[in-house]
Amino acid sequence: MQKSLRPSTPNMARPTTKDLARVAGVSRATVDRVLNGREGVKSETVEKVTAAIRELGFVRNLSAANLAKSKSYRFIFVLPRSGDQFLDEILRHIHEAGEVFASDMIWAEVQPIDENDPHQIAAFLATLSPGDVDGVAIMAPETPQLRDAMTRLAERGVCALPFISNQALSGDNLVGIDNRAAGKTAATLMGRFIHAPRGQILVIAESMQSRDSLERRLGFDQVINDSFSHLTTLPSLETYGSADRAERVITAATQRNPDIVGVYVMSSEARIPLEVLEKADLPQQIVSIAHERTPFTENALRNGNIDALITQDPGHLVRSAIRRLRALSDNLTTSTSQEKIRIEVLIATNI
Amino acid sequence: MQKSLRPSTPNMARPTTKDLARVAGVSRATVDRVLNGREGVKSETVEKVTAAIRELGFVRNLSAANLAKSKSYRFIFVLPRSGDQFLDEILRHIHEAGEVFASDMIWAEVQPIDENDPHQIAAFLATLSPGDVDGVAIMAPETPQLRDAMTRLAERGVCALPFISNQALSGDNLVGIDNRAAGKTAATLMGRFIHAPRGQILVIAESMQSRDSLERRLGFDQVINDSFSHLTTLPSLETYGSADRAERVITAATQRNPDIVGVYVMSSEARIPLEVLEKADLPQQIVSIAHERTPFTENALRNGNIDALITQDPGHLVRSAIRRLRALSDNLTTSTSQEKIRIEVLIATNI
DNA sequence: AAAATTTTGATGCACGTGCCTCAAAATCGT
DNA sequence: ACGATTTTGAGGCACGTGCATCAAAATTTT
Repeated sequence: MQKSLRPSTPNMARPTTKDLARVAGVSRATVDRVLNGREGVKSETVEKVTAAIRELGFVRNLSAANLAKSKSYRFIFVLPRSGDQFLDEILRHIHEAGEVFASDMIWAEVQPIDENDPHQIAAFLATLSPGDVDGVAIMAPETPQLRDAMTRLAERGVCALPFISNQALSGDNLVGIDNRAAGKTAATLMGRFIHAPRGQILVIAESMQSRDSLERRLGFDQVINDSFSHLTTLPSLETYGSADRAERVITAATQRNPDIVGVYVMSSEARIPLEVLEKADLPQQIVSIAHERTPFTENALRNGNIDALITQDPGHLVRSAIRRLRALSDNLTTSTSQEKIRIEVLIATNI
Repeated sequence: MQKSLRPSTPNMARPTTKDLARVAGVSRATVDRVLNGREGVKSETVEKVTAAIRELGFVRNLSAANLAKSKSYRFIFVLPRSGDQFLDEILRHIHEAGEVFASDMIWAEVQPIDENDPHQIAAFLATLSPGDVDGVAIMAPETPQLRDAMTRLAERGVCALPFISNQALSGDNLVGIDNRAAGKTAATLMGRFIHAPRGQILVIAESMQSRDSLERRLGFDQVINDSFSHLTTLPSLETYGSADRAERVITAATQRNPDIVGVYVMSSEARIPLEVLEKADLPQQIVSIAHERTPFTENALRNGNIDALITQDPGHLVRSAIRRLRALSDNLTTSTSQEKIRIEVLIATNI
């Protein structure tokens, strides 16, 4: 009984390509050809080698392989230069991850761009060629120019990944969350948190031009209409990132609608609208839900000024993008379960 | 303008120890002595080398280092053999992670133990010695015997980490969530989801012997009492993992208390109690909150039988434990931000 | 100043894989 | 049976670091 609890094999040396060659009855050169999928090996020989791989449980030693290839990766994050707090977090994590991944021969850089100038983005992407860069993660609104540029980039052999900002074209390899589901999540919490028998919900965005906001709004409205029909959602207010404009449109909306019981801030920059709302001093207690964890929103959550946050982990976003870019440029498949970005729900107790 | 957007340095080779030696004006042997903290180097020489490290931005090539050391890690997960669905998930992820980490020369194994027999656990840990094993992640209730065994293990140079199951002693290096905060999170959602003006909350656990359940209960009660005083919490019901007993105690409780408006299932195995409750056919709609994502709870969430789940990502738990064990056995510091296990909130829309 | 000690240099092998060349062997087509 | 072609073998260098040895140089102690 005690014996059965003893760890099985003490320190078995892991099989190497040499062992493979011996067991398969071929030379190391042939093993190499099979392992790296080179031409000119008879199919039965391939079989012998793969059989040996299975038999020995051979796993390629990545350290040795990387060393031999002396390959290094260079990835570029193309990000808007407008510095809201969420972007700052992303930047911080890129630099942090850069240090960690440095020992794996991975360099991550940031290229700020003007997200509203599709030509500039396209022009930048056009300058990239393999040899310079191994992969690009792009956070920018989807435009025909960008789509074209990304297609040409792929043709030239530089892999690209949409990052956070949703792009319909490249659907399932987006590194980011399903914004429609995020909107639904916000709506469900909103609906269940509001106890008033009826009322209106203020919806605030930076701009409804962006696909992200549109999808969040779509999901939000769907759930409110289907499951919380005693509540109504007001038309989206757009701040365009300006505090002045935010103040104007929000105060106008609050005066026009005395029955506001909830506020949903869709944009990743929640500070401006929420500060305006606080000054507005609404008649009743309202439930407010926002997106993304920033120093401001985190603090507001603790104070009770925000009731819930819908977030995506910036560190995970960055690391996932890097891992997936590396897998792409090595033509590997990623372990998908690890790479799914979760829609996180934060309340005061699980910050 | 276009020019400023061009990526800066094409493919700069990374500095090696040779470069360090050249720049510092010493030999590669001395660089090696400094890098690996060996004795017998004058402090000014150390300074010269560290200055060169800073100047060149040298980062040790981990692939090469690992290869040279030809070090491999062997980690053991000591887990209860009682097979609830959450444990099954953990097991699955250990095996999955095992394949991924295999290329990093890391082997992860599972040692099932009878979690209620502290002597058996202690006896097993006593068989482990460095050379056999590099690290152990232990999921078991805290007992004096276990504490002793872990201390002796550490003295022998095998590092150990409490895993999921909270152990007070080793406080901050637990791989898992803060169960008190998890209980608080459950309570906050419970309180806000319940619209009834008053009512009682059923609390079900597998056993209140375990520290985890105690802490969850503590956090839960604190928030209900402080913030939702119109609700009252009933004494914890213990199922001891038996369906029969669960049925008995739960039906007894529901008959005794007609005003139940919420159910909080604290144990990681929510299936049994929830199935019993469904049969019980309570008078009013109740809000139910449970822990851990399993095939059953996930399905119940989709069906609306569960309103929210408080979870910890099993894949993340496993990978984090492995990374931290490696860091421990290399005497490195882990990048803490990545290793914090989040208390996740799942509702039907963000599964 | 000589001896003892500490500090440094020079050099080489090892780790496991990728990649290369050249020749030998096997197989094919006629 | 011959040449042409495909397939395999043998061998070696490279990657960057860890680790070892032994001698040379610098520094301290006597």
